[in-house]
Amino acid sequence: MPELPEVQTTVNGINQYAKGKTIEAVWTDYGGKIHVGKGNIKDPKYFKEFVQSIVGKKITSASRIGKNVLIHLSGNHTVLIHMKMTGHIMYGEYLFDAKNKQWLAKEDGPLRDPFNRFIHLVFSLSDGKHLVLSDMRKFAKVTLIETNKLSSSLHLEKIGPDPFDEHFTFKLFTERLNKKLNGNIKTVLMIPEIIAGVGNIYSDEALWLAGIHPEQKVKTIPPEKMKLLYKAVIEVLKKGIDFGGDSMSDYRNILGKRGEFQGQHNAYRKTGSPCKKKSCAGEIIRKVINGRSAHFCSVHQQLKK
DNA sequence: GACAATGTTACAGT
DNA sequence: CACTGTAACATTGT
Repeated sequence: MPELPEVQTTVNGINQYAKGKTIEAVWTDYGGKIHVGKGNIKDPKYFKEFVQSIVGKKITSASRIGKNVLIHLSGNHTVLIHMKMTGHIMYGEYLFDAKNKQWLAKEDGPLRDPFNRFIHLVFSLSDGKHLVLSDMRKFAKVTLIETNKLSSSLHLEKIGPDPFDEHFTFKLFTERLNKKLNGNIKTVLMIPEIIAGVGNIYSDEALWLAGIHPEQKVKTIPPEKMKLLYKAVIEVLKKGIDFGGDSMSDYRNILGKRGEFQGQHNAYRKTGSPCKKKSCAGEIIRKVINGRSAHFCSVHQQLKK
């Protein structure tokens, strides 16, 4: 899924609706993409072992590291789900439509949303409901890890600090960014090994707020600007969570409903719009930077020196 | 048909 | 070995 606020919204939903329930059955059409986390990611063990390990286990809680959803189960098991571009987790009553080989929401309502039809993983829960993963592009990663070995697991050992970690100070922020002194600031902000959780939407929004050009080299950003950026990153991520995530594309919350942050964008996909910064005469322009689109103001986000 | 799409990572090249 | 840029993953919407 999308970025940190969307993942946090989903984790909150799992804790609210699925916590305390037991997993009774698992269905998937991912095949070999589901693996257990003991070995190398290239050497997956398949679905059978995954199912054997988690059926009968209780969901004790959910948490998040970067954009990884962690569903903790009894018996020292944690299911790690990284939803990549188009995944989202939902909770509700579903039925398998054998004719179309598709899972469908039992009742009309938000779960019947066309964006919710690409369901590739289903956990049947003890309350008769299902926890499902919709994943249009099938990029998602699903892995089983022993809970007490989470931080040293292959999937999380290299991940950078999370902006909502208590240790995420301004000092740490600059230390991390300074590992890529010659990089474009927007690109560096989005590297998971540098900082976890910031993607294309929130990097555009944070840079707009801080007034920094996305191609500004990290080493050329003065400390006072870095401080503005540090605050901006935390502020836009918080705002994203407050608005229930960003559903400009396919993101839906655990009940299949859209978030509202897409209505708050100042830069992301605002190409051609006048800049909303107070008394700024600029216009939002789009440019591809390191292979991804960046959106920024032509006036208050100029490249310096 | 062309192009773009919220993320990550393997790989080739330097 | 370290760093960097690109392609790839699979599929849909515009």
